[in-house]
This record gives sequence, structure tokens and C-alpha cells, in this order.
Amino acid sequence: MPELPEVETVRRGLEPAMVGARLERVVVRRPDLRFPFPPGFAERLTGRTVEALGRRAKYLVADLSGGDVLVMHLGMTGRFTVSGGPGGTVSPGAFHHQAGGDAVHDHVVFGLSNGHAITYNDARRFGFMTLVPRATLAEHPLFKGLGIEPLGNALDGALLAGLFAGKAAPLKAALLDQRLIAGLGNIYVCEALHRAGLSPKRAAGTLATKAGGPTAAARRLATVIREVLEEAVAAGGSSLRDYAHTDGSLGYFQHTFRVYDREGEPCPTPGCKGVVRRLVQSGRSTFFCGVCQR
DNA sequence: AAGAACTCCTGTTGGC
DNA sequence: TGCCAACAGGAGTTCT
Repeated sequence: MPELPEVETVRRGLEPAMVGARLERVVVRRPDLRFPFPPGFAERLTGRTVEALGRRAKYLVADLSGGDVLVMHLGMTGRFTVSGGPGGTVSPGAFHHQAGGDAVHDHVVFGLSNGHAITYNDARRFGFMTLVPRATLAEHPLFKGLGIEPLGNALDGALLAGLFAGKAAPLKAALLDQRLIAGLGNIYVCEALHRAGLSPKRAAGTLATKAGGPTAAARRLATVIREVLEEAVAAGGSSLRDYAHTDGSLGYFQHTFRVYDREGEPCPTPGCKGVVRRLVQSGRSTFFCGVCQR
């Protein structure tokens, strides 16, 4: 799925179209995405006003009048497109299902009181939406176990060392674990590890000292995680196969990848004579330089 | 209990 | 050109 920078970019695209508007019409074209929609999903949304649109980890969280929260996850291929609006024209396909092409994956459409239509398209249907009472959101199974926000103030070397102390799992797996840090995915983990000069295979626990404090590596990693995410947000995320902004434009951070999807290319670290290699860790690709990442 | 493997689904890509 | 295998940014569930 889109990782944190992509979800944040989508949030920023949806916010001006959604917040303050009432959901006048909700079209749901199939009973499920990754999970079934909750009972009465469209009916429970209709008539509600979107009071705020936030993000937690890779989830979009829309606060609705009446006390419920609409939780949305983009999975791997989920995409929101905004059309219409004051003085604009709603794309013809929004409320009339198109028979062919990409539009067969237009699964949900929100018609808003300000004239905007927001279409959710998701070919692989790894995304999902659900409704949760706001008061119980923190206790919801999807949210209860989530780790810290990597762009929040809490993330530093000491916190990282605390999270990783005693862990035998490789750094790659530990960074992907949403229960520790929430929002990183395959791309930004690969990029952060390269920037920090740390091997994805190294045991996570080696970033803590015997006393549980941060090593220099832990401090470095905390710094570059923040750095790579901030740069990616500023670039509007990374567009590979499936990701686009809510207006259809693309992010451009993929042009700054140092290792991701660059197998066989020379390592970009100044002075390093290594070559970017690919290895599979827990079933997914890791890109790294075996020379400068130790 | 931690860590790894498997699973959901469809579209694209690269090799022959 | 066609065919087929490998692969894709996630994460809940199930295994060892």
C-alpha cells in the first residue's frame, strides 16, 4: 500500500474536499473489499458531516457528526479521486458504473453537499473501510496495538533502542512491524536503512546497549527515518505502479530512491564501491548495499 | 512468545 | 505475438 507519506498526501488532497461537507449520497458497489463493509454502511454514513480528516499510521480517519469515525485503509492499490466541487463537474463515471477498464474497480463513491464526488478505486481490494464509534477507536483491534508515529516527537535513538532491545528479528522486519513504529513500509524501510548505513539483516537488538540505551546506530537510524519520511511527504509520496494523488497527479519521491528497485546499480553512497543487491526477507524484497550497510 | 510463512486479489512485467 | 511465472507499496491469521 501506500506508506505513510502517500497516505498523508492523500489526506491532504481529500481534506479540502471533504471537511465541512455532508455525505449526501454513498454508493457501495460490492459487499466487501478486504473485509465486508459493516452492516448498513452506506445508510449510516448518509447525512453525516465530515468534521475532520486525520491520519494514524497508514489509516485515514474521518470524524463524522454523530460520533462515528470512518476508518479507511488503502491496502496496496487503493486510490481516491476527487472530482466536481463548487463550479466543477463531477466526472461522468462517478455515479454511473462504467462497464470496462479501470472503472470496474470503482467500489465506493461519496457524493458530498459541496458538489464533490470522491471515488475509491482498488484493483486488488486489499484496502478496506469501516465505521467505529469515536469513543472506542483507541481500543479497536486495528488501532490498539499500533506503535508510535515516526514523524511525532517521540521518535529518537533512545526510543528506538527501547523498542528494539532484546529483539533477534532483523532490522528490516522490526521496522516493518506496525506494533513498534506505525507507518513505515517496504520502500521507506529500505531507504532508511541505506541512509543509516545499517544492514537489513542485522538483529534489531544490536541497536541497544547492554543497559538498554541507544547506540550511535540507533540515533542515526531515528534521524534518517524522520528525514526520509519528511522528504517523501514534501515530494507528494512515491508513485510506482498504483499510487496517485487525489487529483490524478503523481508523487515524485521515487526519483530519489537510493536503493529501492535499483538492484544491480552502483551504490549511491559517496566513495562506496558496492552494488545494490536484492534479497528476500519474510517474503518481500529488500534492497541494500552489502558494502556500506553493516 | 516471537518470528516467519501464508493468505487475500488482480494487474503488470519480464523472459522465453 | 502469446504464454507463464514472478512480483507488487500491507497486514491479519496461522504455523513453528
